[in-house]
Amino acid sequence: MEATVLDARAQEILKRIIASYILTGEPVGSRLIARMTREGLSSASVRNVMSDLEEMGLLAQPHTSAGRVPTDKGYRYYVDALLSQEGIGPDDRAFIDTHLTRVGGEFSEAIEAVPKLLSILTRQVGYLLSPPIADAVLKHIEFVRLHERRVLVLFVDASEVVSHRILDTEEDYAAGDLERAGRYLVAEFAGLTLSEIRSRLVALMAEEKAAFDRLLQSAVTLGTQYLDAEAGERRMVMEGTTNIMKHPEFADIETMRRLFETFEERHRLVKLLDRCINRPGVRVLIGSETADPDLGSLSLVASPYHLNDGGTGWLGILGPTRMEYDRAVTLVDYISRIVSDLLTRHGA
Amino acid sequence: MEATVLDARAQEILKRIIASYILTGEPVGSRLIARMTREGLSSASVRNVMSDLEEMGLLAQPHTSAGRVPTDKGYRYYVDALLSQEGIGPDDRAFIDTHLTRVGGEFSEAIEAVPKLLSILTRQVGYLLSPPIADAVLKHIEFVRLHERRVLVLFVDASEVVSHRILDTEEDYAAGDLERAGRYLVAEFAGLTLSEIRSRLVALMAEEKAAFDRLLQSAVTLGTQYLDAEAGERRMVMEGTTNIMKHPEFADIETMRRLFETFEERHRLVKLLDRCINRPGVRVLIGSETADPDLGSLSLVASPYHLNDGGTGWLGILGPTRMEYDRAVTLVDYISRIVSDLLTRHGA
DNA sequence: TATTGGCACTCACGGCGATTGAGTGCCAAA
DNA sequence: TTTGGCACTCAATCGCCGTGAGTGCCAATA
Repeated sequence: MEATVLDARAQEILKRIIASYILTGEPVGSRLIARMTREGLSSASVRNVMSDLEEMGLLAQPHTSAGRVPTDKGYRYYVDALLSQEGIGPDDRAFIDTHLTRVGGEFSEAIEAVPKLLSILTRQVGYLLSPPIADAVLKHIEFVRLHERRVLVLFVDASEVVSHRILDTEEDYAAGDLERAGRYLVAEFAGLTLSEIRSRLVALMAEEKAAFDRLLQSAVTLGTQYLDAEAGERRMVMEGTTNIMKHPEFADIETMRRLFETFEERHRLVKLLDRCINRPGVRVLIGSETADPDLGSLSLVASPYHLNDGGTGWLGILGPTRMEYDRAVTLVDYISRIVSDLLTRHGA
Repeated sequence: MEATVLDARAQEILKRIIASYILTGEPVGSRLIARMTREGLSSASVRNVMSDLEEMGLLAQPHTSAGRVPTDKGYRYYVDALLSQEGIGPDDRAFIDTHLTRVGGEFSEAIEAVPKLLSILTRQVGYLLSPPIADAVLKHIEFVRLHERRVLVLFVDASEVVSHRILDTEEDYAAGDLERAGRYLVAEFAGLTLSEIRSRLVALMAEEKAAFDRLLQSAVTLGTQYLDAEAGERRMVMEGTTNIMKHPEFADIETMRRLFETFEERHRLVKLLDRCINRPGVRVLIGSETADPDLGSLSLVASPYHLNDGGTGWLGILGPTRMEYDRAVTLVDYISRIVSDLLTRHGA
């Protein structure tokens, strides 16, 4: 891809066009821009520039006699080079702070509250994806006998995220054995991530000793069975999906339906986020850049956040390509910082 | 409300009209019905009957020169008196059986699988509402110290439904105390429902003894704190909400949006179900009968199901008033039986 | 050489009127 | 009581036309 270079005037005009289109949703004509521009340029001059921008693929015309509309590439240039970077406003900041401090450092609260907050502030779809379980650090684990060959596993990670799962076991473990197995795992592995623990357990299974020590054996068997079951689990919470319906560009009911079906299959979104490189700061995927046809003309704004144990999750918003990128980026950035703060400070 | 009485011919005609309307969604004219009727009635005769039915409030005309459409009252009569009651077909039965036996007696699986199954079979919104926690019977409870003044409560009921919750406590309990408190509660109250336990605990608090026995005191405090927090909790799972969009009667995007917002506030639905009297068999609420304006022209088909411990939940479907009531009722009835079977047999 | 005023051209959109056809209500005859 | 016939209604569809926002291009201008 060749780098697109624009002179100052072209930048100014592109910025105005996109700003206006984001605001109104109407194709933008040359007259409107000509009037807005400070030193009075004529509409004809603006037209020339617009024609150039169209040739570069940054703008498009819905039909011959209409104004111009930004393309995905146009938005991309706008996001990369033209964002105002004004920083968060005091109202938004206050709103976010009060709502998030109320959550405290509780992950189970955050996972509901953050998407809701994002969706209210941006009027788009807000989401939060939990870190992969494999990165969670063991704080507490225990096994409870439900009845013969059914065992409940209770797991707490270093950030006090709690989860449980029922296992159907091969063997019938006694309550006492289960209790000891749990204690053993905590004593031995607390502070390690689940994926680390998993490889240690596999190593232990290979050792001869394990074949004879009953405690060790049951701990290893139960532990690996649990970790295998839980391996790929991640939680994805979305809020405000109905906001999408408010946007006129989705008036067509069939597109809408497919969109909502995509929302229900969360793993699509998860895949998308997994493709994002994990470095701090907000990432923006615009329309076709998502490379998911069913996400159609949606853009994704995403920022990583961190837990105590170094696990990384994602949060952000999802909305039509025509969105207020500056506001979206600012808010997602700020919220991800606050969330990381809250969740790491706690219990540290 | 006076009982509506119809002669055989009127019944026949009403049934055909509704059947046809359910099939096509188009207003039904007299000619069509005249041709379908076995002994060749003329369209004029049918018109006379239709006119009567309209006067009784069972049919309506969208406009003067259109065919007739069933009213809510018309559907009501149809559901009460005219359903075919054919019983479930072998294909559906096989499909349900394979999908539900795979679930086994696991409630946590059922709560996802049943709504999905219902939505696939009926192409409507399928839902399942868990029984009120207050009716759950204690099988196992334990407390885990996370750190100072934060306690994790793990609860398992007689049907092996597991739930957990984090409490911020007034006091800082030692790990050993918590363990003993859990054991005490299980020993003392296993087999009772949570609401029973709650009143016993309240009684205990009043006794003088409680003031001096430390074990008793912490068990009572933690127990009541947990029960208070958990009191009203119920889970409502819905699946296939996008199916609603397929129905032409919801072409208007604004109605649709409000509908989806209602889906997100699940408690509305829960309230509706709570109003249903708990006796076996399927209940049908048609359109305005739901008395919820935002549910607009939706009908609700609901059937109770039962757990081991006598707790009662609800499952069923939600769709436009124009739905195949016979099929819906048959399927919901059958599935609720199977679900009750699976969930009560297990661990009995 | 860059800018601008002018002009012809394009085309989506909204309003209007005519046409169509499915369906009704009513009445008089069977 | 049923039915054939007839006048009437009215939503929906189509084609037509005027309107206006917007463009592209060109020749004049600074």
